[in-house]
Amino acid sequence: MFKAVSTQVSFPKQEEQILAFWKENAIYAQSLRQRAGAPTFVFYEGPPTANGLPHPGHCLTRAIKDLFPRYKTMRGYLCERKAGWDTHGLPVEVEVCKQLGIHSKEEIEEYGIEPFIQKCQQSVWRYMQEWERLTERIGFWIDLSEAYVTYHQSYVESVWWSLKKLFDQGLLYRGHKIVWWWAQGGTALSAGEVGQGYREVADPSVYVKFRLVDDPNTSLVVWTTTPWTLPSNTFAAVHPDIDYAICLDAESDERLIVAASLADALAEKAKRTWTVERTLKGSELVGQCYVPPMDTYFSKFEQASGQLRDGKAERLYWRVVGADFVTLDSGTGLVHIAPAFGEIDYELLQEEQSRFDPSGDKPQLLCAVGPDGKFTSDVPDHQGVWVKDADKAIARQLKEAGSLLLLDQVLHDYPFCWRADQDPLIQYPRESWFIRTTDFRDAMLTNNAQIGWLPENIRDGRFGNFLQNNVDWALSRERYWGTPLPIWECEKTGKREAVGSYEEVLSKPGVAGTDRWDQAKAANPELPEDLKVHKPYIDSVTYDSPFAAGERMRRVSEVIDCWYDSGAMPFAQWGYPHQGTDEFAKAFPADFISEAIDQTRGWFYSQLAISTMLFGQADAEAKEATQKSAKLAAPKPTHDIAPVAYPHPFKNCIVLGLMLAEWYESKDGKQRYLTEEEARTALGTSYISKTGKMSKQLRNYRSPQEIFDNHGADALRWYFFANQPPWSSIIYSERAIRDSIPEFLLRMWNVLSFFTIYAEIDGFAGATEAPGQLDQLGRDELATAPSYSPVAERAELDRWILGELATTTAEVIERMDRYDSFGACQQISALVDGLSNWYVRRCRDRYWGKAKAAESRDKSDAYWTLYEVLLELSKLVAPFVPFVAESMWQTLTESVRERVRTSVHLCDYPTVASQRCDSLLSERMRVLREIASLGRSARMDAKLKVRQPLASVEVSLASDTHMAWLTEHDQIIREELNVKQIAYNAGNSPYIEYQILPNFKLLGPRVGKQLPELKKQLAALDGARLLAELQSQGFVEIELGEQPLRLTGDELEVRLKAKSGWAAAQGRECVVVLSTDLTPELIREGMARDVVRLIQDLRKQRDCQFTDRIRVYFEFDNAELTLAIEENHATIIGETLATEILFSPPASPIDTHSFEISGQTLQLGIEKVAAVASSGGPA
RNA sequence: CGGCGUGCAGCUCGAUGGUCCGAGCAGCGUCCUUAUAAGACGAAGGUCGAGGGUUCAAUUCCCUCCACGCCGACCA
Repeated sequence: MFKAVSTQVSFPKQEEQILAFWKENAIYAQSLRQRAGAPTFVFYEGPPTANGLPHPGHCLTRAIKDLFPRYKTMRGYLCERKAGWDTHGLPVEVEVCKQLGIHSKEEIEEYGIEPFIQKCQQSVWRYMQEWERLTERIGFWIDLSEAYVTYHQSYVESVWWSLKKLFDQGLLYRGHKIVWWWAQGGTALSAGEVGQGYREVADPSVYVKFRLVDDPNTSLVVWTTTPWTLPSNTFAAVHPDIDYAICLDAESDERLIVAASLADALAEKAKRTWTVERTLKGSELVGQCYVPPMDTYFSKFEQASGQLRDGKAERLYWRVVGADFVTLDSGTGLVHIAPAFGEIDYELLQEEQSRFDPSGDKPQLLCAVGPDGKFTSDVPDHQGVWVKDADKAIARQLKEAGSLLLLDQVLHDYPFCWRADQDPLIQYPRESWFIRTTDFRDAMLTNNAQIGWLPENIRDGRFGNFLQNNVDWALSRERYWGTPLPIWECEKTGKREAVGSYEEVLSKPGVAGTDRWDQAKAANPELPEDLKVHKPYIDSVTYDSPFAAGERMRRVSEVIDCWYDSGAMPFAQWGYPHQGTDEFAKAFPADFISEAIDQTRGWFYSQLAISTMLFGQADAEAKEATQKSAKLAAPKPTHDIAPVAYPHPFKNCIVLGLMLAEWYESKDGKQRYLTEEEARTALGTSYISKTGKMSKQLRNYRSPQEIFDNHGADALRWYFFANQPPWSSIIYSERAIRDSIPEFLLRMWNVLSFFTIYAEIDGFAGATEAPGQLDQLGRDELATAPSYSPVAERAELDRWILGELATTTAEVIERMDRYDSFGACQQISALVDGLSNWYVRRCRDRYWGKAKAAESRDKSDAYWTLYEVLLELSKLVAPFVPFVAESMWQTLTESVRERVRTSVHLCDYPTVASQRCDSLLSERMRVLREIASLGRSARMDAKLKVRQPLASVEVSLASDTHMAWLTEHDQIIREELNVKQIAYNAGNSPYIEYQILPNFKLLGPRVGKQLPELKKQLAALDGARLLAELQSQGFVEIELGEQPLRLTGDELEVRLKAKSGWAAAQGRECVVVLSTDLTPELIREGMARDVVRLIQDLRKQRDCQFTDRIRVYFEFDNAELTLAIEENHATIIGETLATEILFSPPASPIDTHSFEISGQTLQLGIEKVAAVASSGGPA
């Protein structure tokens, strides 16, 4: 028994109810419990940063993360989904600073680290709740109550364990890193922050002479826009392969060395006349010593030299060195190297250092600037001056010393602090902790090679590339809210050790300082225990040094990069190895993860790096390769963890594209609107549509909540899944989301609605007939119902749609198993289209038959078929659109609620009823649909509307393969095209021209260059004759060049073309020709159908129920029309549920309407007849 | 500057090297309709980013270039 559901459906409202239903019945928990003991499908949630509100892009991530676990669960796997939150990091600190109205580290320290990190922890919680709301609303099933949280003690201790392991293997070391440094604030800025602060400014552009030691009349010419770095000059770099010119300056009689190709331009710029005396390769300059333009360190280290690895002596500083990065794009082809103030410069220094004997002297970092951005006492002339302020004075000094060739100005982009936009940033060396990831580069590449990336190009493209260029991971941050680096340092000796847990620290001899936490906790019992492993509490904990008697071990002050936190998630989410050993063993590696492409260098990398370093590899070869490439032999690794086979930590990864915003703005860009309607209302036609990055500042996107409220989560999900492959960028367009609803969701819903409307009217019993437990109401259960007839005995259309269902199911499974959600959606869409626009459309009459379903086998079959398709469909779409799928299931199983599973999400995914797949039937139906389509097209051409019956059509087919079948099944076509008779032929029709084309694919390799000629010949020959020949003897012979060429049917393609002058339409395989002769009888029949149509319209206007009876009144004066109505009286009253037709005005005043049929005006009125006992089904 | 990706109808996309560049949406016209916010049919809309090459045949493969996007580097 079914209750009709309306076509007027509010998906958002329905979704809210379903959310409540899921919650009340703990469906998600049940879906997991059901799979206890089943093979697992491991999913990792990449922890969203709980800082800031979720935006539409996050909806996509959450949707796709939901899709595959749901699918796999239905497919029989146990897929636990543990939520997680990334809670540490600078953005959180900034957010809190904003709240407190402070900026710098000094201010934070003034405020107090203790209350500061407490605020950080609270801030994170506030956003988490917003995220949880979004997560639930979009239908993302994940266990939020057991979420891992990166600031939790157990998590922090897992991270500590891993860092200790790396430290003990010598993989964690302290070194310099050149960072973008905000000197006034005393902090480094992340790349993202630096990117925000670029601004075009004018800086000095100086060309400086470096005199050669051997020949003081000859100078290298270098260029710089940062004169303040010159006091720290260490080297001059040239490209070994570039040509350099030694130029004689006519005026000063000195020699200058610049890149040969730049000499003329430079001379002109300096307004000098240079004569090139000689050119030489950069490599010939390498090793030349020069006098730096400013004597900061020169007099001190002029003589300093060291021993190279090969035993030779080499001057430490102020040499020409070769470097590949030198270009001719700007400057002079010679580069001033100040390793303290440039990353590349620093790398060059490191390279130089590695040339020297490790035990002896080597060049050191020369840095004349303090962390405050001011010159140190190394530069007495400018001591205490902010470097950017010293540029002018330095230029003057250079000029006085005769070292300045040219002073100019240059406009370029330079980064400023995004929080204090008057403060330029400088590159500055900071001490930092590093992980020696470069030792694992090859291992990471080997591991990466086995990950299933979607799209595939990520593996060798963006991600592989990034791994190739791996540099050691700069791990530490000089901040407050983060996982503290678990390294304690001896105050006396500076020796260090790492600890792997809080307990381990407590077990150290002479431990002290834990009272700091105890006091804080006593003062504020609300403080979460987790904070005790954070700054500042952990900093107070000290213990006796094992390295020097009587000394204390104190923690280093840094916290770590929060990317390390997230990358440690595979084990840290369980607190491994301090706890959760079993859980970790079961859930490593992940089968599936997905994030947007911005995570390439983020979570994808941090996970792979940490996992590769900690859990090694099974592949011995890769290991060897890694060790070979290792720059420094690490101490023996401790093998307390069994190596894990590649790939890990994730096997498959869908890399999502970025989501773009769409908005409209005025031509001057000042006014911005989120919808076109708004823009049009405000601006008329003078607006432009824009797409681009979503931006908080521009406010160019709307909140996801609006979409949920207006269109629902399913609409959004389906739009994401079905409109493009997940890795291409998606425009978040409200209009596009709205437009995609009728195409699929609504279409499917309308089929459901259609089914329930008639099933209710007809009293179709459905599953209630079946005895006992019905479980998932699959085909086996349905088959136990007495009126369920074997599929093989049902009507062609029934077998067709069930075949399509089976084929689609197979296709969807095949695609989903390949993580091709887009392809799966296309299959589902095509099925729903066929269901709605062909199956239901062609079957409507069967549901309207007079007999009750129980009395008519055909009608009953029609119901059973549609019922079964809808049930299976609800399961098929369940992972994609979980809400509407649930509604469908509930609607379809309402009357057997107690005997089936509570939710569609507790069902198994449909299996393929392969015996129902019928590709031949499918192909035939396709041809049949094409004929129908062509027939309508031909009618259109002939201006014969479909309501006008026609005597006959002739269908010419290119081949007779399906002719017999089509002839047997022409009723569908007759109805569809409203014709009385159909004649099929394949071969000889007076209306058709035959065109024979070569099969290029087959004949290409065979005849090669002669193919165009063959095509020409075939076209010139009589197609009909060739076809006849082909049909009679199986081949045709063509004279091609010298040789006759024998061609078989496979090698030729027959095309049909309607001859002109007929009401015909041609398709690829057939031509449909209409008989346009109309007899008076046919015309009257057409009139009758017009009459039916008019009455039906009126019924609709009067809100008649499908079963209401009516009385019809006509008033007109036309004999032909009268005759038409009389002749077709039975049809008219049957179709319209009329009790009688009266040719007179109604006795009681009812509305009559004026219409026109075939140029005749008539008055028509209808009147509901007092309800008689309903006789059931519609007419 | 480098890496990666994308360029096809107004929009969103698709097309194992094969002769038909296609689908959906939007707009237009006509038709159909007692489930439909639906559907059918049609016309219009494209130098498949540009130029070379390979091939009997290129939107498809290769090269160069251009535009856009992302990521990164650099501005010494």
